[in-house]
Amino acid sequence: MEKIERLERLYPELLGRMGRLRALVHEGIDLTYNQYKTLLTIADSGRCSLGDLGRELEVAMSSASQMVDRLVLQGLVQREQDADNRRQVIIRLTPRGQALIGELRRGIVARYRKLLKALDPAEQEELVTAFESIARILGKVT
Amino acid sequence: MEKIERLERLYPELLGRMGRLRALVHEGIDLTYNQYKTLLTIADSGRCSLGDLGRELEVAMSSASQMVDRLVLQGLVQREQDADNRRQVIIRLTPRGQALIGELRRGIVARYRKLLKALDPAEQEELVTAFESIARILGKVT
DNA sequence: GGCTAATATTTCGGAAGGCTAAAATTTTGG
DNA sequence: CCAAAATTTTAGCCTTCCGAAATATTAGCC
Repeated sequence: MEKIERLERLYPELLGRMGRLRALVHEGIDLTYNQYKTLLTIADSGRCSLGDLGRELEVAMSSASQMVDRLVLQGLVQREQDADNRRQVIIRLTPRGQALIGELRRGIVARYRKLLKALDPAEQEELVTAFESIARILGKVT
Repeated sequence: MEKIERLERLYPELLGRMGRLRALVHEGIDLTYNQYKTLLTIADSGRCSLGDLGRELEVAMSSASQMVDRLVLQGLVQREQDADNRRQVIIRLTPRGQALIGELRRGIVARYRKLLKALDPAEQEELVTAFESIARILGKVT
């Protein structure tokens, strides 16, 4: 079968498998994946506006605003007014949010490690290399 | 950086890129991706029960039932009573559903082809090979 | 045969997350 | 100074998920 047809067949299955791995690795975590990803994004930027966050997460600003609501409710994120431009809101992690994200990441790394131990080293290498290929090549397409 | 830490960094980005490619390829399609995937699953099995569908899609049966509701509403899927076991429901595509899924798949292949034309042939090959590696290796983990 | 388990589905209530459109506020440009 | 632009928030709606309760059918056992 031709390359592209193989891809079309493969893609839904692949998304499923990757989603399952993600779920395994996030198991026991008391945040949805979207909330985790939002927290990560805020952590990476240090401080950001809602507009930044929406762009980064690729959702409408109104969606980002609601997501921040949910995280504020959990005490992980805080809103502040920007003194220079009072239209803007500055979003940053609370100390508790910072502590949590560090802890979660360590746990996630540990769970990846445990899961991949089932594979022999050559396969582990192949897997990570394949991930890196895809990230690099898809970067050119999208 | 160690392999696993690279993976932990990479994974959210990768999911994002793959989701974006999926969105590009499904652009203009008048079904959500979940609805498309459900239709595909039903098409592949020919006929199935709700239990089968839930297992295949990895969602609760109640979710599968609601999804079927939405597809029935669009005239793409039909429910029948199984004469042998009247507790069961047989789900299958309507002729319209069959026609649609064929049409959509052709369109999707065409869109993959168009998008990947931006890459040189070696990269295309690398991409598809990487997808296949991941599907194969993750099959052992999950 | 008749009562009880187990099986298969549907329905209900509730939460997350997404969207658009409209409202509110502040800044900026003419 | 006033209109337009920028930034968020709010409100209303949709899809999707789940678990628990309700319903219907079948299977097993005495």
